[in-house]
Amino acid sequence: MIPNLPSKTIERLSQYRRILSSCKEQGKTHIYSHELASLLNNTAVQVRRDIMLIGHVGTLRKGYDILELLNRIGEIIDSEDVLKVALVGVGKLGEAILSYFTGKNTKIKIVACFDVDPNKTGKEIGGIKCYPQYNLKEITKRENISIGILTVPNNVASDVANLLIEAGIKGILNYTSTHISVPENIYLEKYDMVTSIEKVAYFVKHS
Amino acid sequence: MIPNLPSKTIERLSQYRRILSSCKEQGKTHIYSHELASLLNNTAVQVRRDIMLIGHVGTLRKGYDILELLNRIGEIIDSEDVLKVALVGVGKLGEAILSYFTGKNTKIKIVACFDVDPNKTGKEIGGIKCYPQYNLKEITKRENISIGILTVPNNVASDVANLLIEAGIKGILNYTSTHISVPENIYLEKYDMVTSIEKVAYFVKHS
DNA sequence: TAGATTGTTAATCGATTAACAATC
DNA sequence: TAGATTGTTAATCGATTAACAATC
Repeated sequence: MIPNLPSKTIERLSQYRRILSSCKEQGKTHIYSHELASLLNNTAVQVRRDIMLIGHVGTLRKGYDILELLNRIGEIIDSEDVLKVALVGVGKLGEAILSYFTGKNTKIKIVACFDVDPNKTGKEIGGIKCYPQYNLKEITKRENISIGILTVPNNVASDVANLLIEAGIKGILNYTSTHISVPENIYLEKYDMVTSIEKVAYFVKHS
Repeated sequence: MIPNLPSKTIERLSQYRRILSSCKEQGKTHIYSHELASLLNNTAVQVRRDIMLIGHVGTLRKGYDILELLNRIGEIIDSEDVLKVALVGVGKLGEAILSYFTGKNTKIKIVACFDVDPNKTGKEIGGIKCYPQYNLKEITKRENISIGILTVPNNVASDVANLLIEAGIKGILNYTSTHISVPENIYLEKYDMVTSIEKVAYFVKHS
């Protein structure tokens, strides 16, 4: 049974999982909430609460069983079948994502990338086949891709997003600084690097 | 006078500014809250509230004066002097940031980047001088750099963060998936790409 | 005036933290 | 037992949204 979880808890589960995996590799079998918390700059209470929300229980003496907890987190955030992802726009950021993400999650797989530059299309980039962008809709549909990552230039972001939506995509991760609008059955996540830097600058200035 | 603003408002001010700039370039002189909202996928009320918080006032007939609003936002989020930034780790992500950010904000300037690879050091990358990483502390101090962007491999993230802190940096933007901990007078912002994708995947699965 | 807009307070919603009972 | 831990509710904090007065 999968409970309805707050957005922030989902983010932390993703982080817990990676920490737990590396603990497991170091041979640890159990972990206390305060240990997990200190590896993540958050509090033991929050860790316990998140773990409570996903319905896992620990033991008073030894804390949480790492293997069990990993499995439970997997049940929650992984999909049963592999979720296919397409990345559009193989500039530097696109390439960085392609090479960085590959292999990080066995249930989420970037299966195609697209670009307009004929020097890129036809090759494999970071191990992923690069297709010409005019085939975007066709291939996305055919491959049943459900998530699109947008790393195209700002001025084409909306058009590309619309193509992805027409092709039946269910979620978009938008790295451009263009704001796109999507129908409400489509999940949209945006990240803007310039805003991040400006935010850091603001709080640096005010401290 | 600069009021104390919520973190989310700061993020939106950064976004408003870019939208407003492009409106200005198109020759618009005034904008209504609902127009600004629809360009950003948020609500007119929130726009008005944010603008209220920074102490700007609009007119009932014409909405907000774009130029005035731009100036006011600048007063709030820009620093008086140029804020210097260093980027450490010139991989693909680092390069993407260097070339993308340059010129986006006149008050925040990436003045140096660092890498361990001798093929990169000594050159300019995206217009920014690349120094050998063993000079990190010395140059950061000398140049009075106040923000560090971390795009190094995970395994050296903590060490590099500590060097930056020793060199007197005031804020860190951490793009690695390593969690670093900093003294509380240092502002830390983290972005993790894998978490973002996993989050999109979760909500796609649950819709 | 009627309609569209801004400005602002109060209510609601969501997320974190405090408090503490239960247990080994 | 004393001390350390988990699990959970209630309180608090922060952010968004609803409601509406004021104005052109």
